[in-house]
Amino acid sequence: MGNPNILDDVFEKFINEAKLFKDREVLRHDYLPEKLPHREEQIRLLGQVVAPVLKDSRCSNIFIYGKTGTGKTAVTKFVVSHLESKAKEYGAPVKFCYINCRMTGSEYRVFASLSQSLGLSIPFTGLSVGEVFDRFQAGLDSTRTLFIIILDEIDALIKDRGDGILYELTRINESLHKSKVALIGISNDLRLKEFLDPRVFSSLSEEEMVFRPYDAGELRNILQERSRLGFFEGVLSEAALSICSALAAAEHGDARRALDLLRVAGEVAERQGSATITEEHVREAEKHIEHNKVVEALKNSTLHSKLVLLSVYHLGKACSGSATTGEIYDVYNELCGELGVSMLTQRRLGTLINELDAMGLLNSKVVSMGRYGRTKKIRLEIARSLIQDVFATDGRLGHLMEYTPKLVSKKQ
DNA sequence: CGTCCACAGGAATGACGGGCGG
DNA sequence: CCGCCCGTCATTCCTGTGGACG
Repeated sequence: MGNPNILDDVFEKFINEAKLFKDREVLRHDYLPEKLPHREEQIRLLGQVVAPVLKDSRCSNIFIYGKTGTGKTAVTKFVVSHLESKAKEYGAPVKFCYINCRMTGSEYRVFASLSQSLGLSIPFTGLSVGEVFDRFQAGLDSTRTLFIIILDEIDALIKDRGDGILYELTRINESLHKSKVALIGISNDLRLKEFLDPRVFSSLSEEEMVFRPYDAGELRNILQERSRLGFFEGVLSEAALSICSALAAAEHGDARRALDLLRVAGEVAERQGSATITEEHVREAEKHIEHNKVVEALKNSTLHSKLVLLSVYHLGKACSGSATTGEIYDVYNELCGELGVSMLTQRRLGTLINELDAMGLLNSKVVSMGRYGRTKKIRLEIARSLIQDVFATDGRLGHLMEYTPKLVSKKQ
Protein backbone atom coordinates (compact mmCIF):
# COMPACT_ATOMS: atom_id res chain seq x y z
CA MET A 1 0.00 0.00 0.00
CA GLY A 2 2.85 2.31 0.69
CA ASN A 3 4.24 1.83 -2.77
CA PRO A 4 2.76 4.86 -4.50
CA ASN A 5 4.15 7.04 -1.74
CA ILE A 6 7.62 5.67 -2.16
CA LEU A 7 7.53 6.57 -5.83
CA ASP A 8 6.02 9.91 -5.03
CA ASP A 9 9.00 10.54 -2.82
CA VAL A 10 11.42 9.56 -5.51
CA PHE A 11 9.81 11.74 -8.12
CA GLU A 12 9.38 14.73 -5.84
CA LYS A 13 12.95 14.44 -4.78
CA PHE A 14 14.03 14.28 -8.38
CA ILE A 15 12.08 17.36 -9.34
CA ASN A 16 13.18 19.38 -6.37
CA GLU A 17 16.77 18.40 -6.39
CA ALA A 18 17.48 18.13 -10.09
CA LYS A 19 19.43 21.32 -10.17
CA LEU A 20 22.39 19.99 -12.04
CA PHE A 21 21.31 19.38 -15.60
CA LYS A 22 20.24 22.24 -17.76
CA ASP A 23 19.93 19.95 -20.78
CA ARG A 24 20.78 16.32 -20.46
CA GLU A 25 20.64 15.60 -24.20
CA VAL A 26 23.59 17.86 -24.89
CA LEU A 27 25.84 15.58 -22.92
CA ARG A 28 25.08 12.47 -24.90
CA HIS A 29 27.91 11.54 -27.20
CA ASP A 30 25.58 11.27 -30.18
CA TYR A 31 24.32 14.82 -29.77
CA LEU A 32 25.40 16.99 -32.65
CA PRO A 33 26.55 20.35 -31.31
CA GLU A 34 26.68 23.56 -33.30
CA LYS A 35 30.39 23.83 -32.77
CA LEU A 36 32.99 21.11 -32.97
CA PRO A 37 36.09 22.44 -31.26
CA HIS A 38 39.47 21.38 -32.69
CA ARG A 39 37.97 19.94 -35.82
CA GLU A 40 37.74 23.09 -37.91
CA GLU A 41 40.39 21.84 -40.27
CA GLN A 42 38.62 18.55 -40.94
CA ILE A 43 35.30 20.27 -41.43
CA ARG A 44 36.83 22.59 -43.98
CA LEU A 45 38.52 19.72 -45.84
CA LEU A 46 35.47 17.53 -45.97
CA GLY A 47 33.41 20.51 -47.02
CA GLN A 48 35.74 21.11 -49.95
CA VAL A 49 35.47 17.52 -51.03
CA VAL A 50 31.68 17.37 -51.06
CA ALA A 51 31.11 20.90 -52.36
CA PRO A 52 30.99 19.90 -56.07
CA VAL A 53 27.58 18.31 -55.61
CA LEU A 54 26.15 21.80 -55.23
CA LYS A 55 27.15 22.40 -58.82
CA ASP A 56 25.59 19.21 -60.04
CA SER A 57 28.67 17.09 -60.31
CA ARG A 58 29.62 14.01 -58.40
CA CYS A 59 32.09 14.50 -55.57
CA SER A 60 35.00 12.20 -54.86
CA ASN A 61 34.61 9.16 -52.72
CA ILE A 62 36.24 9.71 -49.41
CA PHE A 63 37.60 7.50 -46.73
CA ILE A 64 37.83 8.66 -43.15
CA TYR A 65 39.97 6.95 -40.55
CA GLY A 66 40.29 7.48 -36.86
CA LYS A 67 39.77 5.75 -33.57
CA THR A 68 36.49 5.87 -31.68
CA GLY A 69 35.55 9.23 -30.26
CA THR A 70 37.76 11.32 -32.51
CA GLY A 71 34.84 13.12 -34.06
CA LYS A 72 34.58 11.34 -37.41
CA THR A 73 30.86 10.77 -37.24
CA ALA A 74 30.14 14.16 -35.75
CA VAL A 75 32.16 16.00 -38.39
CA THR A 76 30.60 14.03 -41.22
CA LYS A 77 27.06 14.56 -40.02
CA PHE A 78 27.82 18.18 -39.40
CA VAL A 79 29.16 18.78 -42.89
CA VAL A 80 26.48 16.79 -44.62
CA SER A 81 23.60 18.44 -42.81
CA HIS A 82 24.96 21.84 -43.74
CA LEU A 83 25.42 20.63 -47.28
CA GLU A 84 21.84 19.52 -47.38
CA SER A 85 20.47 22.89 -46.38
CA LYS A 86 22.74 24.61 -48.88
CA ALA A 87 21.57 22.24 -51.56
CA LYS A 88 17.95 23.07 -50.81
CA GLU A 89 18.78 26.73 -51.10
CA TYR A 90 20.28 26.24 -54.54
CA GLY A 91 17.90 23.58 -55.67
CA ALA A 92 20.58 20.98 -56.20
CA PRO A 93 19.22 17.41 -56.25
CA VAL A 94 21.31 16.17 -53.36
CA LYS A 95 20.25 13.34 -51.10
CA PHE A 96 22.20 11.47 -48.53
CA CYS A 97 21.86 8.42 -46.41
CA TYR A 98 23.67 7.66 -43.20
CA ILE A 99 24.17 4.04 -42.34
CA ASN A 100 25.88 2.63 -39.33
CA CYS A 101 27.17 -0.68 -40.57
CA ARG A 102 27.59 -2.20 -37.16
CA MET A 103 23.93 -1.58 -36.40
CA THR A 104 22.75 -2.48 -39.83
CA GLY A 105 24.76 -5.64 -39.84
CA SER A 106 24.38 -7.27 -43.20
CA GLU A 107 24.65 -6.62 -46.87
CA TYR A 108 20.95 -7.15 -47.29
CA ARG A 109 20.04 -4.66 -44.62
CA VAL A 110 22.44 -2.05 -45.97
CA PHE A 111 20.75 -2.13 -49.35
CA ALA A 112 17.37 -2.22 -47.67
CA SER A 113 18.17 0.95 -45.69
CA LEU A 114 19.50 2.64 -48.78
CA SER A 115 16.32 1.82 -50.63
CA GLN A 116 14.18 2.99 -47.76
CA SER A 117 15.94 6.33 -47.70
CA LEU A 118 14.84 6.72 -51.30
CA GLY A 119 11.30 6.04 -50.25
CA LEU A 120 11.16 2.48 -51.56
CA SER A 121 9.61 -0.09 -49.31
CA ILE A 122 11.61 -3.26 -48.89
CA PRO A 123 10.57 -6.21 -46.76
CA PHE A 124 12.79 -7.14 -43.82
CA THR A 125 13.67 -10.37 -45.51
CA GLY A 126 12.48 -12.70 -48.19
CA LEU A 127 14.16 -11.14 -51.18
CA SER A 128 17.55 -12.04 -52.52
CA VAL A 129 20.33 -9.54 -52.08
CA GLY A 130 20.58 -9.11 -55.81
CA GLU A 131 16.91 -8.28 -56.05
CA VAL A 132 17.19 -5.58 -53.38
CA PHE A 133 20.22 -4.16 -55.10
CA ASP A 134 18.40 -4.01 -58.42
CA ARG A 135 15.43 -2.29 -56.87
CA PHE A 136 17.70 0.21 -55.20
CA GLN A 137 19.49 0.92 -58.41
CA ALA A 138 16.29 1.30 -60.39
CA GLY A 139 14.79 3.51 -57.70
CA LEU A 140 17.81 5.71 -57.63
CA ASP A 141 17.95 6.10 -61.38
CA SER A 142 14.27 6.91 -61.72
CA THR A 143 14.99 10.50 -60.73
CA ARG A 144 18.09 12.58 -61.16
CA THR A 145 19.88 12.52 -57.83
CA LEU A 146 23.32 13.06 -56.41
CA PHE A 147 23.29 10.47 -53.72
CA ILE A 148 25.83 10.53 -50.91
CA ILE A 149 26.13 7.34 -48.97
CA ILE A 150 27.78 7.47 -45.59
CA LEU A 151 28.90 4.11 -44.32
CA ASP A 152 29.93 4.46 -40.71
CA GLU A 153 31.91 1.78 -38.91
CA ILE A 154 32.44 0.16 -42.22
CA ASP A 155 35.18 -2.05 -40.79
CA ALA A 156 32.57 -4.01 -38.87
CA LEU A 157 30.85 -4.92 -42.09
CA ILE A 158 33.96 -5.80 -44.04
CA LYS A 159 35.61 -7.88 -41.39
CA ASP A 160 32.87 -10.44 -41.32
CA ARG A 161 31.21 -10.12 -44.70
CA GLY A 162 34.02 -9.18 -47.02
CA ASP A 163 34.05 -6.28 -49.43
CA GLY A 164 31.35 -7.44 -51.83
CA ILE A 165 29.00 -4.56 -51.07
CA LEU A 166 31.69 -2.01 -51.51
CA TYR A 167 32.58 -3.53 -54.80
CA GLU A 168 28.99 -3.21 -55.97
CA LEU A 169 28.71 0.33 -54.69
CA THR A 170 31.93 1.59 -56.18
CA ARG A 171 30.86 0.28 -59.57
CA ILE A 172 27.26 1.37 -59.44
CA ASN A 173 27.94 4.66 -61.21
CA GLU A 174 28.79 2.78 -64.39
CA SER A 175 25.25 1.52 -64.71
CA LEU A 176 23.45 4.64 -63.60
CA HIS A 177 22.25 7.03 -66.25
CA LYS A 178 20.67 9.96 -64.49
CA SER A 179 21.99 9.71 -60.98
CA LYS A 180 25.40 9.64 -59.37
CA VAL A 181 26.59 8.06 -56.15
CA ALA A 182 29.39 9.20 -53.87
CA LEU A 183 30.60 7.23 -50.89
CA ILE A 184 31.90 8.38 -47.57
CA GLY A 185 33.43 5.47 -45.68
CA ILE A 186 34.21 5.83 -42.01
CA SER A 187 36.44 3.33 -40.29
CA ASN A 188 37.67 2.93 -36.75
CA ASP A 189 40.38 0.61 -37.87
CA LEU A 190 43.39 2.17 -39.51
CA ARG A 191 44.45 -1.11 -41.05
CA LEU A 192 41.23 -1.52 -42.98
CA LYS A 193 42.86 -1.35 -46.37
CA GLU A 194 44.50 -4.67 -45.67
CA PHE A 195 41.10 -6.30 -45.80
CA LEU A 196 40.06 -4.66 -49.02
CA ASP A 197 40.48 -5.59 -52.62
CA PRO A 198 43.02 -3.04 -53.90
CA ARG A 199 40.67 -2.02 -56.72
CA VAL A 200 37.89 -1.32 -54.30
CA PHE A 201 40.21 0.48 -51.98
CA SER A 202 41.66 2.79 -54.58
CA SER A 203 38.25 3.73 -55.88
CA LEU A 204 36.90 4.26 -52.41
CA SER A 205 39.72 6.47 -51.24
CA GLU A 206 39.92 9.04 -53.96
CA GLU A 207 40.30 11.26 -50.93
CA GLU A 208 41.48 10.27 -47.49
CA MET A 209 41.27 11.87 -44.11
CA VAL A 210 42.75 10.81 -40.81
CA PHE A 211 41.39 11.99 -37.49
CA ARG A 212 43.99 12.25 -34.77
CA PRO A 213 42.93 11.57 -31.21
CA TYR A 214 42.22 14.54 -29.00
CA ASP A 215 44.75 15.35 -26.33
CA ALA A 216 43.79 16.09 -22.74
CA GLY A 217 43.67 19.83 -23.33
CA GLU A 218 41.38 19.51 -26.32
CA LEU A 219 39.11 17.11 -24.50
CA ARG A 220 38.94 19.59 -21.71
CA ASN A 221 37.77 22.29 -24.10
CA ILE A 222 35.16 20.02 -25.57
CA LEU A 223 33.83 19.10 -22.18
CA GLN A 224 33.84 22.70 -21.08
CA GLU A 225 31.85 23.70 -24.13
CA ARG A 226 29.29 20.97 -23.60
CA SER A 227 29.00 21.40 -19.88
CA ARG A 228 28.19 25.06 -20.38
CA LEU A 229 25.14 23.92 -22.33
CA GLY A 230 24.36 20.85 -20.30
CA PHE A 231 24.89 21.84 -16.69
CA PHE A 232 23.92 24.87 -14.69
CA GLU A 233 26.70 27.26 -13.86
CA GLY A 234 29.04 26.28 -11.06
CA VAL A 235 27.88 22.68 -10.99
CA LEU A 236 30.95 21.17 -12.51
CA SER A 237 34.10 21.48 -10.42
CA GLU A 238 37.45 22.14 -12.03
CA ALA A 239 38.81 18.96 -10.52
CA ALA A 240 36.04 16.85 -12.03
CA LEU A 241 36.55 18.41 -15.42
CA SER A 242 40.27 17.71 -15.31
CA ILE A 243 39.90 14.14 -14.25
CA CYS A 244 37.32 13.45 -16.95
CA SER A 245 39.58 14.73 -19.68
CA ALA A 246 42.60 12.99 -18.22
CA LEU A 247 40.86 9.62 -18.02
CA ALA A 248 39.58 9.87 -21.56
CA ALA A 249 42.89 11.09 -22.89
CA ALA A 250 44.56 8.06 -21.38
CA GLU A 251 42.16 5.97 -23.38
CA HIS A 252 43.35 7.10 -26.83
CA GLY A 253 41.70 10.52 -26.60
CA ASP A 254 38.16 9.29 -26.84
CA ALA A 255 35.72 12.19 -26.67
CA ARG A 256 32.79 9.84 -26.56
CA ARG A 257 34.13 8.31 -23.41
CA ALA A 258 34.84 11.72 -21.92
CA LEU A 259 31.27 12.83 -22.51
CA ASP A 260 29.79 9.64 -21.13
CA LEU A 261 31.95 10.00 -18.08
CA LEU A 262 30.80 13.53 -17.56
CA ARG A 263 27.13 12.77 -18.01
CA VAL A 264 27.16 9.73 -15.75
CA ALA A 265 29.13 11.65 -13.14
CA GLY A 266 26.35 14.22 -13.26
CA GLU A 267 23.76 11.54 -12.78
CA VAL A 268 25.64 10.06 -9.85
CA ALA A 269 25.95 13.46 -8.22
CA GLU A 270 22.29 14.14 -8.81
CA ARG A 271 21.23 10.88 -7.24
CA GLN A 272 23.33 11.61 -4.20
CA GLY A 273 21.69 14.99 -3.91
CA SER A 274 24.96 16.79 -4.34
CA ALA A 275 24.96 20.35 -5.64
CA THR A 276 28.24 19.98 -7.48
CA ILE A 277 30.05 17.29 -9.42
CA THR A 278 33.27 16.30 -7.77
CA GLU A 279 36.25 14.18 -8.62
CA GLU A 280 34.73 11.45 -6.50
CA HIS A 281 31.62 11.39 -8.66
CA VAL A 282 33.71 10.92 -11.77
CA ARG A 283 35.50 7.97 -10.24
CA GLU A 284 32.15 6.53 -9.30
CA ALA A 285 30.94 7.09 -12.86
CA GLU A 286 33.93 5.25 -14.23
CA LYS A 287 33.04 2.16 -12.23
CA HIS A 288 29.43 2.54 -13.19
CA ILE A 289 30.18 2.65 -16.89
CA GLU A 290 32.50 -0.31 -16.68
CA HIS A 291 29.90 -2.32 -14.81
CA ASN A 292 27.25 -1.47 -17.37
CA LYS A 293 29.54 -2.43 -20.19
CA VAL A 294 29.95 -5.90 -18.76
CA VAL A 295 26.28 -6.37 -17.95
CA GLU A 296 25.29 -5.21 -21.41
CA ALA A 297 27.82 -7.42 -23.09
CA LEU A 298 26.77 -10.48 -21.15
CA LYS A 299 23.08 -9.83 -21.54
CA ASN A 300 23.24 -10.62 -25.22
CA SER A 301 25.83 -13.30 -25.27
CA THR A 302 25.23 -17.01 -25.23
CA LEU A 303 25.68 -19.45 -22.39
CA HIS A 304 28.87 -20.69 -23.98
CA SER A 305 30.41 -17.25 -24.18
CA LYS A 306 29.71 -16.82 -20.51
CA LEU A 307 31.29 -20.16 -19.76
CA VAL A 308 34.38 -19.14 -21.66
CA LEU A 309 34.60 -15.97 -19.64
CA LEU A 310 34.15 -17.94 -16.44
CA SER A 311 36.88 -20.33 -17.47
CA VAL A 312 39.29 -17.47 -17.94
CA TYR A 313 38.25 -16.10 -14.59
CA HIS A 314 38.97 -19.42 -12.88
CA LEU A 315 42.28 -19.85 -14.63
CA GLY A 316 43.24 -16.36 -13.56
CA LYS A 317 43.38 -17.60 -10.00
CA ALA A 318 45.97 -20.24 -10.82
CA CYS A 319 48.18 -18.72 -13.45
CA SER A 320 48.52 -15.07 -12.57
CA GLY A 321 46.59 -13.63 -15.45
CA SER A 322 47.13 -15.24 -18.80
CA ALA A 323 45.86 -18.64 -19.90
CA THR A 324 46.19 -20.44 -23.22
CA THR A 325 43.42 -21.58 -25.52
CA GLY A 326 44.03 -25.21 -24.64
CA GLU A 327 43.77 -24.59 -20.90
CA ILE A 328 40.61 -22.63 -21.37
CA TYR A 329 39.14 -25.40 -23.45
CA ASP A 330 39.83 -27.95 -20.71
CA VAL A 331 38.27 -25.83 -17.99
CA TYR A 332 35.39 -24.97 -20.26
CA ASN A 333 34.75 -28.65 -20.89
CA GLU A 334 34.67 -29.30 -17.20
CA LEU A 335 32.23 -26.48 -16.60
CA CYS A 336 30.03 -27.83 -19.35
CA GLY A 337 30.10 -31.19 -17.61
CA GLU A 338 29.09 -29.59 -14.32
CA LEU A 339 26.11 -27.98 -15.97
CA GLY A 340 25.26 -31.03 -18.04
CA VAL A 341 25.54 -29.04 -21.26
CA SER A 342 27.08 -30.36 -24.43
CA MET A 343 30.24 -28.58 -25.37
CA LEU A 344 31.37 -26.83 -28.51
CA THR A 345 34.45 -27.56 -30.58
CA GLN A 346 37.75 -25.89 -29.97
CA ARG A 347 37.46 -24.14 -33.31
CA ARG A 348 34.25 -22.53 -32.20
CA LEU A 349 35.76 -21.63 -28.86
CA GLY A 350 38.47 -19.72 -30.67
CA THR A 351 35.99 -17.41 -32.33
CA LEU A 352 34.09 -16.95 -29.08
CA ILE A 353 37.33 -15.82 -27.49
CA ASN A 354 37.86 -13.39 -30.34
CA GLU A 355 34.39 -12.01 -29.86
CA LEU A 356 34.94 -11.49 -26.16
CA ASP A 357 38.19 -9.81 -27.06
CA ALA A 358 36.43 -7.46 -29.44
CA MET A 359 33.93 -6.58 -26.75
CA GLY A 360 36.79 -5.64 -24.47
CA LEU A 361 36.08 -8.28 -21.84
CA LEU A 362 39.12 -10.36 -22.63
CA ASN A 363 42.49 -9.56 -24.00
CA SER A 364 44.02 -12.11 -26.32
CA LYS A 365 47.34 -12.14 -28.05
CA VAL A 366 48.88 -14.78 -30.30
CA VAL A 367 52.24 -15.91 -29.04
CA SER A 368 54.63 -18.56 -30.13
CA MET A 369 56.17 -20.79 -27.53
CA GLY A 370 58.57 -22.30 -29.98
CA ARG A 371 58.94 -26.00 -29.57
CA TYR A 372 55.81 -25.94 -27.43
CA GLY A 373 53.55 -24.65 -30.11
CA ARG A 374 51.72 -21.55 -31.00
CA THR A 375 48.68 -20.35 -29.09
CA LYS A 376 46.86 -17.38 -27.69
CA LYS A 377 47.58 -15.87 -24.33
CA ILE A 378 44.32 -14.73 -22.85
CA ARG A 379 43.62 -12.69 -19.78
CA LEU A 380 40.73 -10.81 -18.29
CA GLU A 381 40.49 -7.24 -19.41
CA ILE A 382 38.11 -6.28 -16.63
CA ALA A 383 38.28 -6.40 -12.85
CA ARG A 384 37.80 -9.83 -11.29
CA SER A 385 35.39 -8.32 -8.79
CA LEU A 386 33.22 -7.22 -11.68
CA ILE A 387 32.90 -10.82 -12.86
CA GLN A 388 31.94 -11.86 -9.37
CA ASP A 389 29.30 -9.15 -9.17
CA VAL A 390 27.75 -10.01 -12.47
CA PHE A 391 27.72 -13.78 -12.19
CA ALA A 392 26.65 -13.88 -8.56
CA THR A 393 23.16 -12.85 -9.60
CA ASP A 394 23.01 -15.39 -12.39
CA GLY A 395 20.88 -18.24 -11.15
CA ARG A 396 22.32 -20.85 -13.38
CA LEU A 397 25.97 -19.93 -13.25
CA GLY A 398 26.20 -18.45 -9.77
CA HIS A 399 27.33 -21.65 -8.13
CA LEU A 400 30.13 -22.09 -10.64
CA MET A 401 31.86 -19.15 -9.01
CA GLU A 402 32.65 -21.31 -5.98
CA TYR A 403 33.53 -24.38 -8.00
CA THR A 404 37.20 -25.03 -8.57
CA PRO A 405 38.04 -26.87 -11.79
CA LYS A 406 40.52 -29.72 -11.56
CA LEU A 407 43.02 -28.08 -13.85
CA VAL A 408 43.04 -25.01 -11.67
CA SER A 409 43.64 -26.88 -8.43
CA LYS A 410 46.36 -28.91 -10.10
CA LYS A 411 48.13 -25.76 -11.19
CA GLN A 412 48.02 -24.24 -7.77
C1' DC B 1 69.02 -25.50 -39.58
C1' DG B 2 65.19 -28.34 -39.97
C1' DT B 3 61.43 -30.19 -37.13
C1' DC B 4 57.32 -30.16 -35.10
C1' DC B 5 54.20 -28.44 -31.38
C1' DA B 6 49.65 -26.40 -30.42
C1' DC B 7 47.20 -24.09 -31.89
C1' DA B 8 45.29 -19.89 -35.43
C1' DG B 9 42.02 -19.02 -38.51
C1' DG B 10 39.99 -19.62 -43.55
C1' DA B 11 36.47 -22.26 -46.41
C1' DA B 12 32.79 -25.15 -47.09
C1' DT B 13 28.84 -26.97 -45.36
C1' DG B 14 24.68 -27.89 -42.66
C1' DA B 15 20.90 -27.29 -39.33
C1' DC B 16 17.50 -24.16 -37.85
C1' DG B 17 14.10 -20.43 -37.13
C1' DG B 18 11.88 -16.71 -39.48
C1' DG B 19 9.71 -14.18 -43.22
C1' DC B 20 8.27 -13.40 -47.83
C1' DG B 21 5.59 -13.87 -52.28
C1' DG B 22 2.56 -16.49 -54.68
C1' DC C 1 0.84 -24.12 -47.62
C1' DC C 2 5.20 -24.39 -50.39
C1' DG C 3 9.51 -23.06 -52.00
C1' DC C 4 12.87 -19.77 -51.49
C1' DC C 5 15.96 -16.83 -49.18
C1' DC C 6 17.72 -14.69 -45.14
C1' DG C 7 21.00 -14.57 -40.89
C1' DT C 8 23.03 -17.16 -37.09
C1' DC C 9 25.35 -20.77 -34.88
C1' DA C 10 28.06 -24.58 -35.14
C1' DT C 11 30.91 -28.41 -37.15
C1' DT C 12 34.40 -30.45 -40.11
C1' DC C 13 38.36 -30.21 -42.64
C1' DC C 14 41.93 -27.79 -43.70
C1' DT C 15 46.42 -25.16 -44.41
C1' DG C 16 49.57 -21.99 -42.07
C1' DT C 17 53.13 -20.64 -38.74
C1' DG C 18 56.91 -18.58 -34.95
C1' DG C 19 60.47 -20.18 -32.84
C1' DA C 20 62.71 -23.40 -28.97
C1' DC C 21 64.47 -27.74 -29.21
C1' DG C 22 67.48 -31.25 -30.87
